[in-house]
Amino acid sequence: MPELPEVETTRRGIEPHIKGLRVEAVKIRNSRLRWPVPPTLPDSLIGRQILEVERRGKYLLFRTDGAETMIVHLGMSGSLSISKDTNSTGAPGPHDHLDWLFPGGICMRLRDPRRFGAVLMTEGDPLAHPLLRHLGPEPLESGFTSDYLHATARSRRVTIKQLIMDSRVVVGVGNIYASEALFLSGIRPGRACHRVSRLRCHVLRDAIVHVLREAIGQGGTTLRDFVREDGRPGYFQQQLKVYGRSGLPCHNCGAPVRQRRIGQRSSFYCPVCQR
DNA sequence: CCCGATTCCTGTAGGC
DNA sequence: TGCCTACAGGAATCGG
Repeated sequence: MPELPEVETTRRGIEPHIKGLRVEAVKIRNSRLRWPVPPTLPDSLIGRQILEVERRGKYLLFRTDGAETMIVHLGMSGSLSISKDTNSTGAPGPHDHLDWLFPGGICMRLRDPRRFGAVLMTEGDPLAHPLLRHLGPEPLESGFTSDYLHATARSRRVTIKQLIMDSRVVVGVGNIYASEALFLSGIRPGRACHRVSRLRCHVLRDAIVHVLREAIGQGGTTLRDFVREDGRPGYFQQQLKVYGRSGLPCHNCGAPVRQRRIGQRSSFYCPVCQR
């Protein structure tokens, strides 16, 4: 389930391999992702140079030397891989939907079993694209302050977990890191967000930043599908305190971790440490 | 605008 | 062993 740390790990893994290279070919084996892959994608990309791979929230932005930018979203089971020559590029599996080919046999491949991902092209400022224009601040940049989080929390009527998973409030926090950050903050996921105090919003902001930074440092979390560009998994799953630990003892107090559905998503918390 | 429910998809796990 | 169902979830979209 790629959240910000997994997408950032992917960005860091991919960029050095393709930066400055020109796209030689694009193979679309299956265009049926979250939205159809535009049939014009190869025409838009072939001959273009990849200048930069950037990230905005959970979106990867491939800047080119043309007017268009490629947007890639990994959905919940997507991963990008790089192989360095034609020999090492294995035969595509049933979920390997797209290949981008570069000089010297370098191949970037999108695998996405559940096909919730997306590959799109946009002209001009990619941040103005309808999918990106309403995104909230980056959690690891200066706009994500505790005052901002507190003000936002006071103006809304959802649970605190739903709030921090709302990409209009802050980007990149999915189900795993929301559960983890709330545990680190001692806040119950089901608490009404407008009832979370200024102080606790401050603690929560710091916890979100901390857990995302730590996870990036570990190459992200691999529970099922996520792998890095070279096929290695992330290691942050070993640090998870509550996510997926229903019934197991809390690392702080030993009480059994509880699982409950909040807003159509399973949430994990310690009934003793989180209030 | 805000919010809850529904929707897309497929691999996996659990029950019988 | 095999069949069936529930579940996993990012986030757009719809209906109230």
